[in-house]
Amino acid sequence: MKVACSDCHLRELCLPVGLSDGEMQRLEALINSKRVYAAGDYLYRTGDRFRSLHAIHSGSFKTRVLHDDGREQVTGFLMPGEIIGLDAICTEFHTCEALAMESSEVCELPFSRLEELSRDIPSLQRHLHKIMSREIVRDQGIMLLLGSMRAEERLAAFLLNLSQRNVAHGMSATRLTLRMSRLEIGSYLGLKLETVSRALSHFQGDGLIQVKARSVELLDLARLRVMVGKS
Amino acid sequence: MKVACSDCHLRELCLPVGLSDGEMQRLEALINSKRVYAAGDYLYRTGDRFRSLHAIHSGSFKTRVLHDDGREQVTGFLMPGEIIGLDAICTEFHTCEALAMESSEVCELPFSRLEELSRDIPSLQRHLHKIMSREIVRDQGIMLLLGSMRAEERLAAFLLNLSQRNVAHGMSATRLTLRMSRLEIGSYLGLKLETVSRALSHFQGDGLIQVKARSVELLDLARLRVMVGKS
DNA sequence: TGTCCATCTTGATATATGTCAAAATACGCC
DNA sequence: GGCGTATTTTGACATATATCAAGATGGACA
Repeated sequence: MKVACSDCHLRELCLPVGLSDGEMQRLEALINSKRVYAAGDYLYRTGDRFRSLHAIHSGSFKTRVLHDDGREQVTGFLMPGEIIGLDAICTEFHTCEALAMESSEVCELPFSRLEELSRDIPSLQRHLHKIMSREIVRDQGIMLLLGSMRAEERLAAFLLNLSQRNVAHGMSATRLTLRMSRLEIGSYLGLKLETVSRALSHFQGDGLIQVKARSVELLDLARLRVMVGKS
Repeated sequence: MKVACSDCHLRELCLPVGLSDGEMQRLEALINSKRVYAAGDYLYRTGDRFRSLHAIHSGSFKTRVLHDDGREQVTGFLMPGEIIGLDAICTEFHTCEALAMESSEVCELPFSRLEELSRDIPSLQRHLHKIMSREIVRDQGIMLLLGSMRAEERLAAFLLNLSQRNVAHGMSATRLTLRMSRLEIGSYLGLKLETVSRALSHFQGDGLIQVKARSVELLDLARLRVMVGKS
């Protein structure tokens, strides 16, 4: 049976599409069974040949691009239900690298078979396009953040984004567990780790949040939103 | 005859795909004829309903996202042969706005018909995916630039990018005509216009470039590349 | 051709964030 | 449970870039 992974793709690939039972089965048939990655394991590296997209089933990954001189830029933190690897379709080689931030499970989606299937199933085709477009919109949001927001605004936006995605996974809007270090947050937000740390402390001093190592409680969502929207 | 726009999409949509004559004709049939936009005209605005992608035939556009408080972030400068509007597939509403920077011609590509056709023509399907993926890669490059490069590195990267695209259009690698103001460059690069101006002056003082208003000559491509790669 | 307005340059100064350094805290491992 | 290492916090200081303010330049248009 190839239904090993039947719930891994549900969130992202099936549920929103409204496929018939038969179509569902064809999609499931395409999906290779889950693979487990330990914290620090690479899902792929820059320059790796592209064959498959991956749907995160559990755990979390970060993606990053590396500069020649060693500088790195974290380009995303990925959570369950999200699709990873879209950057590589363009050249058939990965242009960034993805690594697990904790023990994680992933489903492999061979891309050429996904393309075949989406030729037969228009709603799947449309959904695939939407996933790619959503990634473009997400990236543009980060460009806005990096290009025109100040340190504390960026951090507020980051916390609210985590909160939102927590909610999307049926978890608390206010209790966050950071899976990443201050250094990684800084890289993602274009800040130094000390700046991230100071901003968190400042937020705490203002009663906006409660920080305890990597668990953060958002005490005043409304004010955080004001910071991001129109500060 | 619906071949009004037969060369507009060639660069981006047909040439690289290797379609048969018949497939070509079907693609051409789909394309609405060219429309002209004057400098400052909107191709679309944030919130507009999405129906079509657009292929730029001549001229140039900028895209930008607006913040609630009026801040803007320029997210791209688009040249002939490039496809605009991919952000809107995701929600069926545009999440940014696009406006002409000079008098420009554009071909409309109704998206649902493009999807239909790409179900029939696998190489077109693949090409559409590549275009979307390329946009994701481009955006990640800008994230790297905004998140981890300094002002002069950003500007060098910007100039080299323009140079490259000039070459792709059969134009000079070293003689650039900027279509955008220092203010717009600054917005794109996450800098203030004064910083852009100073950096240009500094480059000129160093013998890297020759600036005269909006025409720039790149005098030392190699050193510009070093700045971006491993400064 | 000359005037006007937008754009651009340049200088002086302010400020946000980076850098360097040390101490404090948290966490994995024995 | 305690030790050692990695991470985080905090402080003092440095610096890149922003801000404010004149002028200078260039292009559109009469």
